[in-house]
Amino acid sequence: MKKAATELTGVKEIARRANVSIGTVDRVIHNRAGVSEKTKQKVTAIIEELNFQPNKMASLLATRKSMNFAVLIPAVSADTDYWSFPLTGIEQAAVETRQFGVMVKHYFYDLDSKTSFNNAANELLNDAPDAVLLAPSFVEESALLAAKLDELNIPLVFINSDLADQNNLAYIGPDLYQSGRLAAQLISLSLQPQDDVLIINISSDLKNDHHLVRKEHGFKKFFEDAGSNTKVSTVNINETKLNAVEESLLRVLDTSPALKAIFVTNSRVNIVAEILKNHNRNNILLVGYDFLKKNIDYLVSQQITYLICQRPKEQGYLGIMALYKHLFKVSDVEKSVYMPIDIITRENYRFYNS
Amino acid sequence: MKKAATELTGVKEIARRANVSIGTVDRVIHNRAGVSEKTKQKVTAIIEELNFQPNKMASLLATRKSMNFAVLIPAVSADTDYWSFPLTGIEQAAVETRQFGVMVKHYFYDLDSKTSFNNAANELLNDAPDAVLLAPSFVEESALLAAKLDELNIPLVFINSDLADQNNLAYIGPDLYQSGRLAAQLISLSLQPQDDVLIINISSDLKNDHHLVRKEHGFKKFFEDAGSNTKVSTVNINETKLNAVEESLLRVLDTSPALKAIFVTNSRVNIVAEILKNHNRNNILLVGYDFLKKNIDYLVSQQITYLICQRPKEQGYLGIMALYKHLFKVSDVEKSVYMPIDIITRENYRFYNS
DNA sequence: ACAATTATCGTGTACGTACACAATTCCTCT
DNA sequence: AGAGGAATTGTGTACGTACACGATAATTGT
Repeated sequence: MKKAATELTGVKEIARRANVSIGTVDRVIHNRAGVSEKTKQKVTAIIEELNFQPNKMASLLATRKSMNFAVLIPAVSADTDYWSFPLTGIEQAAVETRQFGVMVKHYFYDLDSKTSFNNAANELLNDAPDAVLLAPSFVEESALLAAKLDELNIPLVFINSDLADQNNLAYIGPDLYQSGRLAAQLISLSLQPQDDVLIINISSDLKNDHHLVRKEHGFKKFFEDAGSNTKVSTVNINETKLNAVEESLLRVLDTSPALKAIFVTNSRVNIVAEILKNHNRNNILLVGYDFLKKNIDYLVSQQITYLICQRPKEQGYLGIMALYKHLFKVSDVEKSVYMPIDIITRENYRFYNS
Repeated sequence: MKKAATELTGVKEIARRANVSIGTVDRVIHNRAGVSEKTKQKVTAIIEELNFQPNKMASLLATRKSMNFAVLIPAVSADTDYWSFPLTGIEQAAVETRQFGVMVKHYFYDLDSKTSFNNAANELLNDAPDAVLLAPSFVEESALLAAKLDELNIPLVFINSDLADQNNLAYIGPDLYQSGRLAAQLISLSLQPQDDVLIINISSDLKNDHHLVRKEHGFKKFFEDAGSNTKVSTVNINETKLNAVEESLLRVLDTSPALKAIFVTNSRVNIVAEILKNHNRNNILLVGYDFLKKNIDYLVSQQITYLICQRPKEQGYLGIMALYKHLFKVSDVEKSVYMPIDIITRENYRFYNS
């Protein structure tokens, strides 16, 4: 480690070469007004020549800007700890950006209550943050919020699911259709010609759960494209309690002797796993979503074969980082960032996090 | 965006509260000599109380340290562009750390030539870098280099493969054994009881290629643990040309009517794919390694079913970052970081990079 | 008790950039 | 030509920390 050579660089050197003051150089760099065209040209030329990159640290230090980011996502519920993962990523990003003056404030809503969403959204608007990270679970309510933020010129990033036609800065999350296709491929690789397949949607409000529908669509399309004759049926269960699911499921199981594989379109796959286990149905290939404790347990016990996972932690992390990069002009931000679609099995789950 | 509130924080505030000068506070923070025990206690207490975190930017700015990092990895060969991925990650990290005064210099060696490794290593030592990132392909030569660096107190990070008993800062790379197990699981999920499986090691120097052996070991162990009766045989091919591989492979194929799946223990799986394609053997499940152009092509054409991949880009990125964090005391560095073991198929490869 | 040390502490300047304000130049118009 | 005003440019201070150096206080020795 050594001291940096007293490099001939920086605004000072540029000023020297251009025979102007550093104040003028500064004006050119931020193209603020008050510089004659001639000197502007001269300074710009030297900046180009030297390939000058402003020292971010000094710059940040001098401006000591401070930003408030607002994060509006579902609360971690007893039901599922899915949202703890994005939260972890968000907190990690918060730590890393804290020294640059970013303060992250959380607002939580209940996934079963649009009212709670609206309340949280209002509170958020009231605080007038500089940027917003949003998981738009409720389509209309979220669109309303997005419109207001757009009006206020507050940059907005979506995570976990997208909202069409919004004037948002970026979307970071999964491609749901494709993850359905992947599930279908994985299942098809274990299928014999005579086997049947079942899709299970478990949601108390399926109409609004565009998530599940998109995955189901991708799943079916795969078999279609493959020209397969496999019988793929769907069952919708609009209650999330074990008993309710059990009742519906058993009815299907009893009438489907050739059932070989089940695709559960969300993280509630552990409910299905438990039911299959209780009824000793170990010969069914079970595929579902998300790296949750309960799911991993069934992965280990081989009740679940594949979990599909879309890096929830990274979604939160990248969401905050996108806002940071945008507001601090670190770099441009991509409009859509689709997460890799990870396949988790009993043999690789241990290395998944880090 | 607003100015930071004139927060009561920073060395100045600490100094005020402790009734000392900021010079003294500075001495306590870096526990340099010249502070009485009493005031040291007092200042430390206040630092704790305020949960003071020094402003990294200001600190870096004031010290304006400059570091030279050396990277010693295989050159990207015509044979395989695998090493272009770690390189990309390294370059990305270089960009991000450049503003903190990190200069990354590359040294490349030829995977077929120990001499080239030694030459590059000598050149590197001659440049006396502040830190080294090394892909230790040649075990003994690398150990020698590691020892010298240790003596010079230059921190060293391994990527891609580990070297036992070295006094290195960290290892960042795959768990090879486990990736072999995963390949076995994937294959087993498509296997009928009567099917046979083949492992192919393609390497001109298998004795030294501990990589492949570890993967093979994991693969076999999986079937063993599962109590499977599947016949798993191995063929070693010590030439990497298509013709040579073809000859060996065809001999096996002819005598193995029940062969259902092949596991190629490295990225040369595309050679096998080509041969299978040329001989119209489309009913064989083929599993191999690495996200290379050639491999992806065969993944798309369904000659290859699964590719296992260990985030080579991240390995490079994290390697540089580990050195950066260590030398700039950003945070502690984990001794071993095992990459997630990713499964790539025709249905998710498009989202793998980003 | 006083000087000579040594231990402890405070001050000033620097890092590279941002920005407010002061200073200078350049026009315009009478 | 000179005043007035706008356009352009220069200067000084600040950001929070590091560190060299000078200043002060405590200790020792005579």
